This record gives sequence, C-alpha cells and structure tokens, in this order.
Amino acid sequence: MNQPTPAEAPPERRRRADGRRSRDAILDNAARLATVEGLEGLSIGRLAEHTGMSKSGLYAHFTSKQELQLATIERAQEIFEAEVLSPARANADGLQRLWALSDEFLSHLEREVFPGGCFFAAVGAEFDTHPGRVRERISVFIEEWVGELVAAAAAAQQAGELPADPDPEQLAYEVDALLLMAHAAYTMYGDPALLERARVGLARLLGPRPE
Amino acid sequence: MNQPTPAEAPPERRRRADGRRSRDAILDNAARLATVEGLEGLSIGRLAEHTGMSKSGLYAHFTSKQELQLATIERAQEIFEAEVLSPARANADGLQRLWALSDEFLSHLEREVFPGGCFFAAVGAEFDTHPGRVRERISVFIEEWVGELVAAAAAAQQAGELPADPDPEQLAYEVDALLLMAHAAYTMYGDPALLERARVGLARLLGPRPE
DNA sequence: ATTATCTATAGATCTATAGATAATGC
DNA sequence: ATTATCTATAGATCTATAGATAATGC
Repeated sequence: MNQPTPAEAPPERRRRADGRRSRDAILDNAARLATVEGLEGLSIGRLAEHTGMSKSGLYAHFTSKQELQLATIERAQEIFEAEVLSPARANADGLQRLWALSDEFLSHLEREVFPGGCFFAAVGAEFDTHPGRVRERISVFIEEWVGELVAAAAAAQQAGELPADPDPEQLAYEVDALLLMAHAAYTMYGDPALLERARVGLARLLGPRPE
Repeated sequence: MNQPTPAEAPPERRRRADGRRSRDAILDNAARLATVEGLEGLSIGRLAEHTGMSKSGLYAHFTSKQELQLATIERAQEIFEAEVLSPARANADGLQRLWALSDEFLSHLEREVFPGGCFFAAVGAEFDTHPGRVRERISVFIEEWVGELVAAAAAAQQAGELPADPDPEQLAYEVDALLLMAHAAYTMYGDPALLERARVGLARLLGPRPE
C-alpha cells in the first residue's frame, strides 16, 4: 500500500555459497514435488525430509510458505525455459518455431522433466480458483507462453506458411488445447500413444513439419 | 482380500428421511466445493461449516474421509449426468450427438454448474499422480466420457456425416482437447470468449452444427 | 561478524472416535 | 429400538518462531 517502488524486485540477499547450494536443492525438489503433491499440498515437513534438512533449516531460506511457493514457481520457470522455450527459440520464427514449441513441449512431457507433467498446467489447475500472488504469477507465465505461440503463428501466416483464416490467437488456442490434453492424458494414463495423438492433431492443424 | 463378493456394492444402509436429506446437502456442497478447494484440500471442518453442521455430525455419515471423497465423486457424476450427458443423449446418435455433447459441456461451464469448472477435469488434475480408489473412480468416469465421444464420432462416420480419415478415437481426442482447454482457460480467466474459441475449433473439426 | 542450520516448541488445523441426547418410525 | 446429531477430546500434522551452535568469509 505504502511501498515506494511496488513493482521492483527485492534487493538480492547476500548469501554464502553453501546456503545458495542448499536453497537451489530445496527449490529443485520443490518444483518437481509440486507437480505431484500440488503447490499447497507440498508441506514444509515433507519437502525438508525430501531434501535431507530439518524443517526449520529449510524454513530459514524463506520467510513464509507463500514465499517458498513463489520461489518454486520461479525455479520451475527457469527449468521450463531451459528445457522447452530455449531449444524451441533456436528455430526460425514462423511455422518452424511453432512446431518446435509444440515438439519441445511434448518432449519435456515424455522425458518427464517434472514427474507430474507440465508444471504450469498442474499448478494452474490447482490455483485457478485461489486468487492471490501465487495465482497471479502462474497466470502471467501462461499468458507469456500463449503469447509465444501466437507470435510464432502470426509470423507463419505473414510468411505465407499458413493460411490467414483462423487468426493467430485462435490457432494458438487450438495448438495449446492439444498440448494441454497431452499433458492431462499422459499424466493420468502414462501411455505415450496419448502424446502421439497430439502430434497427429497438430499435423492436421499446421500441416507436416517444415524441412 | 478375503471378501466373498469384492465387486459388489455394499448393502444400502437404512436411513431416516432427515438423514438422507442432510447427506444429500453435504454431498451437494462437497461436489461444488471440491472444484474450488480440491477433493483433498476440502476439509471436514470447512465442509461442515459450509453445510451448517458440526464436524462430527457430518462425520457420522461417512466412515472416513476417503469414503466422503468417493461419495462426492458419485454425486458429481449424477450432476454431470443430469446437466450434460442426459440432455445430449436426447439427440440422434452421430454428428448431432457429438455436437450436443460438446455444446452441453460448454454450456455447463458457462452456467457454472460447478464453481471450479468441470468437476472431473479439476479433480482429475489433482489425483492423476495419487494412485488409489479415488483416482480409479475418476479415471473410469473419464474413460466413460471419452467412450461416449468416440461412439458418437464412430456413428457420425458410419452415417457419412464425417470423413472416415481421422479414426473416431483421434477425433474424440481432439474434440476433448478443445473442451478441456475451454475448462482450463475459462476457469482461470473467466472470459466467455475463451469458450467461444472452443466452439470455433469444433466447427473446424466437425463442420457446422447439423439441422 | 554474518550466514546456515539445528533443537525445541507454540499454536492452529485436521481426521477420527467415544459417549450422550434428541428425533423418528416400526 | 434405531437413527441423527452434538459436545468433548485424542493424537497427528502443519506453519512458524525463538534461541543456540557451527561454519564461512571479509
């Protein structure tokens, strides 16, 4: 309410090297565990046990459970960036990138980067009905992801690689629908054929992969 | 392990009229609350408060929290049956029914039959990584729902209303993907335009509604 | 001197049960 | 007589904090 610079990041806390390492270890565990237990269901005690620390030792790294949740989302974002977005962005903008975003997403499901499928689909489903800072960050990230799909679709249309008819937002929606379904079905049933069905659907939407 | 008829339903407990009424009230509340708080996050205390009962008064209707969860799923199934499946089945098998299943599903989202969107999408996302009886029942219901879509798609193809090319399972997958996306997007952002996008996608998959 | 981590513990909440009272229906 | 519901309470788990000890790095 009365903070001078509300949208600014907090100053980097000075940390010792060992502290930084164990904080990273905590958040790596937290990001993966959250896709299984949920971001709320993940308790400090269980996370501490998983990391091999005492509850209060873990607690010392975060001021509250919500701060832990926010830091976990940030870490998940970095993982998604490294495993999906970054390799996809190595492809030329347009149809090629749109296919790459889809393929890298499906690949990260298949490689089980997170044990509970797509982190943001999982925690998004958990927090969609829980307003607050956590939900806010999740929804912003989802908007960025959709924006990435829309931009690639628009570029593909401008390059004449795709018909102009369904506008880029609509095309991104339909692509994302197949990816979300792949997440949900594969996480529930574990059958890779359910990932393949998404690829078949994508080919009907986008045509065969370029090159 | 040693039960004589393991697949048989338990004998109907004798209940007084007022007991049946309050059990129904509990489960109506539980089914709606579970789409907001989750089937695990929904606590006995909060549910009791919501229903206007004491915790132990509520407890007396169920032998354990898991039994409450299973009864809640059963009640949600009845609601989904009444609000989506039953009206859709009033339509002729084939393309008409496939469209009706989709439209009734989207309508139940829009009418907010459950405050957290589709009950089975919500609790499915919660329990996909939690093996046990609860997950089992949810996944069986989802399979039945998909079966309904597949059957209607197959009938539509046999009647020549749809091309035979994407097999009925693939078609059902793509239809269901759009419906799942509608649930996720509308629950997160609340914008009816996100439901309309699913309808546009369906029209590209199935052609315009018959009649 | 500061940071990282621990033991101990407070206080809230959660599932579950025991035992009692009030209402219903053969 | 049985069913419905309540008060009271046990015991587990959860978030969070106080205060102490060990390790690190200017």
